[in-house]
Amino acid sequence: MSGERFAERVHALVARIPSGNVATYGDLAAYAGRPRAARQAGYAMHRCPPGLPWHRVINAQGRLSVAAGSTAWLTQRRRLEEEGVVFMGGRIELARYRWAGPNED
DNA sequence: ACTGTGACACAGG
DNA sequence: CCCTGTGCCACAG
Repeated sequence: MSGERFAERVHALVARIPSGNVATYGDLAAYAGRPRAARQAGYAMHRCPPGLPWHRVINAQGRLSVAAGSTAWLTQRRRLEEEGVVFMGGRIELARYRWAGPNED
């Protein structure tokens, strides 16, 4: 566990986010034991291995952190909406969909 | 070992 | 609402 790479812990956490829920980069960093490494969680997601529900990771403002209009952006938004997540003014209501963490799932 | 980087976060203005 | 500056820190080269 301790020798595990931070990015691997983040990826393992992403795999556990339930459908219909989302987690911010800061949340993932905190759940991974590094509360101030949100930026690094973003780095880890940029290099996200295939097969993970990466679309459930957004920023603290309830917005998607990929380039707006890009195919990735379209895919992320479509997948979230398919899971029941509602966008209002390009944002989602975090308080409503935020994943409570690995100890609550 | 050191440096630049970045799918972040938050406080200001 | 937008934009800017600052703190942050694991990771790649």
